[in-house]
Amino acid sequence: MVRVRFAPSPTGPLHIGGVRTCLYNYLFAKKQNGKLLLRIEDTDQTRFVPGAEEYIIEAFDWLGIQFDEGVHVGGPHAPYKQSERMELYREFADLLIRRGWAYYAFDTPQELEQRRKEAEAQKSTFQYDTQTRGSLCNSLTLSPEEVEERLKGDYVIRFKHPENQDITVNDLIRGEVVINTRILDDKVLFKSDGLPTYHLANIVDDHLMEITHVIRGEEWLPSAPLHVMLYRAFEWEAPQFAHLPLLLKPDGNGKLSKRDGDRLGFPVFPLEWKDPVTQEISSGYRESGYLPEAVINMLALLGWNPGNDQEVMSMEELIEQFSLDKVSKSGAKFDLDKARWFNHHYIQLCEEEQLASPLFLILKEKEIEASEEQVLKVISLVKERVYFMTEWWEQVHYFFVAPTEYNPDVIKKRWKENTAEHLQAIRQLLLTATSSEKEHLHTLVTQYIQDQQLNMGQIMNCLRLALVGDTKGVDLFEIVEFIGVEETVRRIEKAILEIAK
RNA sequence: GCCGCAUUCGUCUAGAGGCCUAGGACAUCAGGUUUUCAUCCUGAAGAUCAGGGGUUCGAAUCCCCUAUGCGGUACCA
Repeated sequence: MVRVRFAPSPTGPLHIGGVRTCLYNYLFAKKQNGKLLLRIEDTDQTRFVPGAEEYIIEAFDWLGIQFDEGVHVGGPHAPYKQSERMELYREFADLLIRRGWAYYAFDTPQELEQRRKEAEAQKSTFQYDTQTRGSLCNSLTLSPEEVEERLKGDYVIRFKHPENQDITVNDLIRGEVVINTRILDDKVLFKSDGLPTYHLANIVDDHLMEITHVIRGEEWLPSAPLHVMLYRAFEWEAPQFAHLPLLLKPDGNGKLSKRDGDRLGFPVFPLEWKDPVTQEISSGYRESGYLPEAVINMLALLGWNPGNDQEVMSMEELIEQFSLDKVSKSGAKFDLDKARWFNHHYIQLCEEEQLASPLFLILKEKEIEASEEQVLKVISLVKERVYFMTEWWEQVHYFFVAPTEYNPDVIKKRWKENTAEHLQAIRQLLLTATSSEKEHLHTLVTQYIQDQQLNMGQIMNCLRLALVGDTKGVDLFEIVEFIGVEETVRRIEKAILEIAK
């Protein structure tokens, strides 16, 4: 049985790269009929941010990624939050000490910092490792009595790498990665504050929770050898590893960061986030008008493809097609245009009813009365020109309110001496209309244009300017039919008056 | 600095030694549809496969070197 996990730290809003990592875990699990768990890794109390955990849960809920076990849904391996599992980790650290795979270290952070500075001054680097630990202050160099005494104060527990040993990490995406223990440092497993570090807690929990595949970001690849050693030290079977390529910023290289989003005008987070300390707001995909299906599809294809030309895929299709060996090895630049295209595409796939609620909300806000039938009609008319769910009002406003200003460029270009005269005539003509059907009205107006031997575009554009305020929008007679002859006449009168000024 | 990973059109990518005069999508440009703006349709342009050496009858695909980019190098995750 495949069991995978997504294990974020609640240090702020979930980055879109993290969302993709979780998506791949989800697709992999579903494809294999396995389970996906959500575990919160909050072993660093100094970085805890209130609301972050709730944010993560809400984000995946919006995106349609369900967990089989986790902080919010429970499960046989509860608790799923590391801060609630604290007493557990100490015994595993002790086990490693007993087995000679770890040792106590008493060097203070200041002392270590000093060593680093000295090394830097000599253009070299300091690392707590197989070569230096013999000259440092730890249970390997101190007498048992001294160790006993020092254990009463602050200390950490460090992993004891074997000397000069090649460690092979078998990565499902990258193949074999070999690293020698000589260049690895003796990582702290247990901090002086009595809490485990990521490395210890992560391995212990993955084992206890019976994780079979660890699918995580590439930034973890350098510490994968340590994790492999940890499994060996515990004499546990290690899970399979797969390190995903990074999500890069659209311009230049480098990891996509929050700043890039702000700078280039696209969200880096699934949901809007307000920093509890600075009150600073970061935009989210949901609030920016993206459909969750579009975000999922776009994200899935950033670093993975089904091996054919298919690009539009539902969650079900993604699950069906997903496999880790189709994941690419190099980082993918985020492409705003492609994201926009996906969103437009998914909006077209929606029924009018599914798109209506944001428009209802806006109309209510503006205190405009409109029936459901009217709203659905308008949506069906403008749908194909909408790219984001935030654009409804700018696409439909002229169905509900008369223009208050008229595009000066259009006036300059189209509004001639006799335009007012002709519009007056058309106004009169419309008043004689026997039906408010668009075909009938259309015939009336085109008939007039022909009779007067006028230029079609000339009159139509001015009429549009009067009704919409610009040369934009759907079929003119759809608009006339919707707002009615009475309102059309009113807008013509208003336009003639205003533009004459 | 050291260690690791990567490198095919502007971008995401297809490609598993001959199917590659390198395919698709987004973006771009040009036409078409339309009373406007969009949508939509058609087409074009766009990559000497980072560079250099090998291996081979044959290499984008295998090996080596170099360059560049990225990641890591915390009592963060």
